[in-house]
Amino acid sequence: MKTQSRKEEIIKIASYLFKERGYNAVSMRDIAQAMGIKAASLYNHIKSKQEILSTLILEVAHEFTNGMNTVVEENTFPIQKIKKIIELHIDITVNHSEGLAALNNDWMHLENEDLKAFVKMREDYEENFRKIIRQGIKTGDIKPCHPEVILFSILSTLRTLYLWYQKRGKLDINVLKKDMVSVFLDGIVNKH
Amino acid sequence: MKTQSRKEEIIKIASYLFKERGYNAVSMRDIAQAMGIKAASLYNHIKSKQEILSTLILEVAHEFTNGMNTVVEENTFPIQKIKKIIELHIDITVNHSEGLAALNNDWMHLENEDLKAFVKMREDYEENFRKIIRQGIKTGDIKPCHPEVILFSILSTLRTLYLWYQKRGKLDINVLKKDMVSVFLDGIVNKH
DNA sequence: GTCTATAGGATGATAGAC
DNA sequence: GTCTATCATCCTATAGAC
Repeated sequence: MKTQSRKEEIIKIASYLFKERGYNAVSMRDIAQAMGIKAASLYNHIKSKQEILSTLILEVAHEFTNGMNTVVEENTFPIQKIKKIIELHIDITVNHSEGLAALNNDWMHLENEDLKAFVKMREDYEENFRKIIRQGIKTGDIKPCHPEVILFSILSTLRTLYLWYQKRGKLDINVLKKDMVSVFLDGIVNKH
Repeated sequence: MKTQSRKEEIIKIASYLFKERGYNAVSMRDIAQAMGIKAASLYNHIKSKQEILSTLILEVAHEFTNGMNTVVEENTFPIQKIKKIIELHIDITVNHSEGLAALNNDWMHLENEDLKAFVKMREDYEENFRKIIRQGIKTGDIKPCHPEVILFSILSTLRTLYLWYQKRGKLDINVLKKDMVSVFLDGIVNKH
């Protein structure tokens, strides 16, 4: 974090504004003003507004892809893999929170190859997750619900974690991991 | 559905476009073109683009508020109330799916009184939900996790339900309700 | 690396004819 | 109710001076 290039600074400030208002509602003038310079000056460091968006999103998307690949390759049981995926999301939320809003809400404003690459990565990610759940149902470790209900219950929660992690920033990461794993694995009903 | 005013038609088409691209990426010209007329003609039926957004969002927001008030007033146990909330979200997702994308992603583009009204409704909704969870933990019906983890796990999933309900539209509503309640109350682990 | 000036186009909205 | 014409403003991006 010591030497932060001007480009990285632009992307960081842009990510904050994108999170608050969305990609299309933030102008190059807004980004420039937040940095104390004029819009035209931004173009000395970046090629286009698009470049900011794609850098931001694809960086985080690769984190997810790499993390999922590690989980898939592990020689563990499905339930253990799901625990690892929950922890992966929590770690990325804590360490790369800037890009998560754009990744969730503004990915459709990516263009051409970047859009295609992102959609592919997201589909592969979901498919890997789905296979783990199906495997767990097959072995009897996971209860025989509709796999899509399980997939989207967990994924929806993990994807929007960034929204409330900042609000309740005090929450200890390890408590969060423990409680979230507990809620999804065993539910919220108290077993006396 | 028989007599659909021109205004309702505009809002319906706009809601579809907003869902695909977001409020700011959809122009009045886009909406007009989708209806086969010119942008200027839209203003014979609506006051502004803002009016489309606020009509769309506040209508659904009131559905949630009314539904939650009904649940709160019922004389039932916390677990039963949570079941009812899950069913409320599923019913609104099925019956008012048009406005849910805007409500989730474009509410911040509401202005002045409409923005204030929406934020108030959302805060009240979450606070009612939070109270039910706290009550359940107090009575021992719900396990002593951090209440915020439970609140957001359930709410995140319910709020993004509209995204995949359309994708896997074949899914029977009653199966969906049953499986979703089952996942949240008892978790995904199979109890042999 | 930042500035001013500006090109070139899109945007929300209005006026007034039909 | 719809149209054409248009306004005033905003947008991304570039050229060229300093």
